[in-house]
Amino acid sequence: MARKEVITIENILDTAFAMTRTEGVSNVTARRVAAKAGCSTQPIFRVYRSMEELWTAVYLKAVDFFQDYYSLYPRTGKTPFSNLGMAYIAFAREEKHLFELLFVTGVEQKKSMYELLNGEKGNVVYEVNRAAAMGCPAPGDLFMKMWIFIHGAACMTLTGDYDLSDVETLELLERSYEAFAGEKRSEE
Amino acid sequence: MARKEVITIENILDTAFAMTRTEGVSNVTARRVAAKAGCSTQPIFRVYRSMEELWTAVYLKAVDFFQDYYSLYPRTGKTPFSNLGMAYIAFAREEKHLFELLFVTGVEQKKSMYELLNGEKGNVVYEVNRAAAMGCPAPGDLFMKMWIFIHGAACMTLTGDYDLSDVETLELLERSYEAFAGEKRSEE
DNA sequence: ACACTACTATAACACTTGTTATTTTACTTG
DNA sequence: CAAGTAAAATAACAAGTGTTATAGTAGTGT
Repeated sequence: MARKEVITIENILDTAFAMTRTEGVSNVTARRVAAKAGCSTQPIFRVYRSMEELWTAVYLKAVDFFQDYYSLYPRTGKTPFSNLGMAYIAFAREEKHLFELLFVTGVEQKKSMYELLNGEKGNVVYEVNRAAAMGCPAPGDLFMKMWIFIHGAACMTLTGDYDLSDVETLELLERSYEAFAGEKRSEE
Repeated sequence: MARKEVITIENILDTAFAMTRTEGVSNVTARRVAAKAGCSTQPIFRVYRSMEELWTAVYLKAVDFFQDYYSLYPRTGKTPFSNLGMAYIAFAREEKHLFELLFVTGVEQKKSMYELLNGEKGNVVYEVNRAAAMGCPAPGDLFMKMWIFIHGAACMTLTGDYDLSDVETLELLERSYEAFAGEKRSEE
């Protein structure tokens, strides 16, 4: 009945998301996406009502991307919240622009930091329960402290003020947990 | 010999800085500064070679502003780094846009976080020495941990994920210091 | 008082943005 | 194959950006 569609909504979104990863969402403009996707700006406004709508779609894709990233991250830490922290800090290092979009750019925050972190699987709840099972008297309070710490390290990677290796980071996170949990450490 | 200048460099810079405080540096455009200062864009380009130069001047003024803010902040904390943390977190809360410019926007970072924090008076060095005098075995390491923690809390205020009161924050910082310093706390 | 000149305002240039009107293209259907 | 139609390309609009050319203005020195 008519011409066949050649530029799909996936083409547009994938292109915009890839651009966000490499150059940040602020560089995702109609003409630049079109150029990258090898078409004019018209197909964009056929599948999305406005650029705002595309940016929202990119944000939601970034949310899923982070969930997958966290799910697939290896769990080498023993103390609660250490794996959460390792994945989060690695994500900030490896995906600076996505991290910024999800956890730093506060203006049009669609989801709270806790929602993003907890995810659909209840990541945070799982860790908190684990801490409780290990005998932690105030696991919620401990999560808050650990989370502030983890978020601080992650944000510092953006500005180049944090450059510890993964091994060092894991060590740091586990010792911090112990410190917050109130265990006394021998000064070996 | 000629006409008298009516728009001074202070007028321009003060206007641009005030705008940065209230709406962020990204809204400091030539025309908007001119409108706010009650003149055309021409005086701006007489005293500054380009907008880039004005933005740099705003950044440097923000550096001084933070130094003054820190100097004038009341010192109610007893443990090392607690006053540093209180001032820093309060600054993030009260001056979101300046905090973002100085400590979050990493791209064109002129000064490192440590430089900004230590200042001309050696704020950090002072606190580290204090920790050492109090018998802390690794004051540098402790500073790093405390700083990650403090920075995390400050960054969370930007996204609305941290909303503890000053009293609660002071308590949090002092307990964190004790935890990192290795003191065992009784579970009263 | 007049001429000179530095400062300011107006207007324009070149560019980028989101968005939309118009035209061309290519496929499906009768 | 011809007609119709939806998709894509081209081009334009209106607004905003930094920056600069031009014109006007107000004060100073002779």
